[in-house]
Amino acid sequence: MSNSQVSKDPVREEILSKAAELLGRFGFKKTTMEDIARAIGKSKSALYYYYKTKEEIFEAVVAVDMDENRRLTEEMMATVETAPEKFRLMFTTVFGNIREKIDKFSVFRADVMENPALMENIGKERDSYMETLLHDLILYGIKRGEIRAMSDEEISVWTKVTNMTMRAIGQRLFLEDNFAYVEKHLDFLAGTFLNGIMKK
Amino acid sequence: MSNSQVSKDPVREEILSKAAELLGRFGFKKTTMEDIARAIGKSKSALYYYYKTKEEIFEAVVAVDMDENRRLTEEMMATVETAPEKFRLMFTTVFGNIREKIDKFSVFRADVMENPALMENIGKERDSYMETLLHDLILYGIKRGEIRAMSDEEISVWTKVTNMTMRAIGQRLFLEDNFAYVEKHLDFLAGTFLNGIMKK
DNA sequence: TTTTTGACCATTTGAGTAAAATAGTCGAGA
DNA sequence: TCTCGACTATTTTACTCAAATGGTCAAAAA
Repeated sequence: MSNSQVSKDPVREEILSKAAELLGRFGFKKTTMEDIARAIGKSKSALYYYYKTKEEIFEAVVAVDMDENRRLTEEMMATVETAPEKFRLMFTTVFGNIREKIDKFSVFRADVMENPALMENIGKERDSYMETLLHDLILYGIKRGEIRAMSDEEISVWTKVTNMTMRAIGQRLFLEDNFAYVEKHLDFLAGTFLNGIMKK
Repeated sequence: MSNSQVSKDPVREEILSKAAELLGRFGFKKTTMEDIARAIGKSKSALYYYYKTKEEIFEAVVAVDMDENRRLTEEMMATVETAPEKFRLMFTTVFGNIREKIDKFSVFRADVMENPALMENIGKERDSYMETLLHDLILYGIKRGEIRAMSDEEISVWTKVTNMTMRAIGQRLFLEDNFAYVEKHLDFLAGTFLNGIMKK
């Protein structure tokens, strides 16, 4: 689910690979379709055979990164058994990934600032994925008797707010450097978040 | 503490009152110092006798509103005894206030978008106030034996993240209307946040 | 002393213009 | 199925000029 269908098409892969390089270097605005086309030795029009718009290429590039993060996160979560442990690992892994991606995506800051719509689709996609992950995790924990029973609506709200909080923390990690000390306490935070819904 | 010293100066009060009206109607950018000055029957230069910059006037106007919110919040918190009850009331009261202020401040959205620095001072002020409030509340709860003992650093992190989360929720309430249902569950949320640090 | 003012300055903003760049389309053809 | 060059419609850029605006200051008024 939600993989960025790069697979099995060498041209698409080449486009995405070069696009990632150029976008990463010059940002969205300063990278033209011409640039990308030239870089793979094709004409601009050819790109439009594979991708409908420039935004679509951008989103595909980011999706590759997101898939990588997801793989990593789920891989980590699979190494432990209980819901609390999984939650803690998810919490810390997600932020670990963010730290790595800060440099890579700092070029887009200006682009996103003046065109918030750029990240809208990606953001929604990410939200829905994270919420699903959290949702499933809670159900899993309830089934195992580690998390207290909650109504569907409560689960949904907790899920949304927890995701929101993680995003807020992520943004801080992204923007402010003095928030490094939050990083040291991710485990403590995951704990308090989880305690709130643990079985007594 | 942190009152906006409007008191005892009728001219400053008049400036702020008219400025609030104009700023609320036209926003920051479209309200000129001339406009404000004319509205109170003085020359533009006179404003600079009372306030150093246009931003200072803006901040003072917002500060009046913040003071009102603070008074209300602390008033509500004073009506109950225990730390958990105080926290719940703080949580719900703060968001109740936000709901009311949405219309009032929607004019500034464009201004803040293209000039984030406008809200920087105000935001920092607000953060530090909220964090102090939360900090004191935790100490109070620990003293009463309702909240489990925590290190200073843990308290500080919990405080920052809780404030961050409240701000994130507030922003959602501000921007998105479909988040109305979060409002219905504020009490549940306050509960889960608090459970995380309650004494077992 | 405290408050207010108009003249003044330095910068920013707004409207307008023309040329260049760019995203996206299309029919022809490999 | 895939690629291309020519083409179009729209944006962007660089530029100019006049008006507007935030802020200063010395002098006057209260």
